Amino acid sequence: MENLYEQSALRLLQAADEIRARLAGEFSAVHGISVNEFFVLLHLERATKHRLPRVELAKRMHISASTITRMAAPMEKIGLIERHTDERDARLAYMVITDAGREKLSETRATFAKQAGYLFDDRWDEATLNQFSTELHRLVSGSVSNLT
Amino acid sequence: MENLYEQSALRLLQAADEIRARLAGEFSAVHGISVNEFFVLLHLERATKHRLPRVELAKRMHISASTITRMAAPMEKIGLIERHTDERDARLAYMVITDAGREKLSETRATFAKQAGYLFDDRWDEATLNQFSTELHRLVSGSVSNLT
DNA sequence: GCATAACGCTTGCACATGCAAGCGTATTGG
DNA sequence: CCAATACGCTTGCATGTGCAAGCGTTATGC
Repeated sequence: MENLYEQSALRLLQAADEIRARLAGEFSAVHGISVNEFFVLLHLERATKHRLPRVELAKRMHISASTITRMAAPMEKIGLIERHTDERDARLAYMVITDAGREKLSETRATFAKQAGYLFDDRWDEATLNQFSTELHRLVSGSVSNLT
Repeated sequence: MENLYEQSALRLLQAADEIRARLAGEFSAVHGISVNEFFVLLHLERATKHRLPRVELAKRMHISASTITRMAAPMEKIGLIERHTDERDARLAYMVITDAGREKLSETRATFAKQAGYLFDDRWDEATLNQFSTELHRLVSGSVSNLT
């Protein structure tokens, strides 16, 4: 590999694919939601007032607005989120996480944490992991999507 | 964030989403291929004899065999890969990268390297980046999918 | 040897997703 | 004010993807 940036980016993508594939399987089997639905809940819980306009959530998740529209329907149906309108601007349709959504998120995060443990083999020492996490943070800190 | 594994995995996924989204846009606009097609070419070029059975490639890319079948058709049509049969085992259908595929891969890797540079802001010092890359390697080294 | 199982690939179906167009609402410029 | 533009959301269409079933080939166990 000639270029160290290239090598690192490649490894980053592969590591992410790996954990995403594992998460998809277990989320679907254990919690009945997709990885993207998990991220919706996570973004909403951490947003100001626990709500976001659809377009803003789309930007943060790097997906299209139409996908957000279509993900929202079933999540509302099973009560994980609600749709709220803005008093000042009738164009805005906020997505708001419900108590049931928080409960689901909490359960799912336990699975997430477990899989993260597997990924890191539960054997990274804290200093190394801290350093690694800090470097990852440097990669995402400039992004609107940063959750951490 | 309570759990450092959890935090790191989250940042990893977000960083990967970010670069994947950028790559998708530029690959499509400049080279006319998808990120997954790029990975197909990369896996094939680095495989023994520059070829892989469909099932093996599917495993390495964390996607299903049916997706590989469907990706192969248009890539054969435009001459990036060829289909070879195995003399001993008629079940196997190798995907083989062609010279045109290598050419396309080479052009696309230049774009990849450029985007990787943006991701790392072209400002990471070599020691830090080396360390970071080594830690990423630790995450993927046990995987069949490792390309680096 | 032959029946059974395992394997590799493809296909039908359902679902997820992006793009572009369309609709209604808010903002801007004169 | 009002026309033109921008914005947020939804929908039709095309495409990408996984799962399960099916087909042909190879391996296994008796």
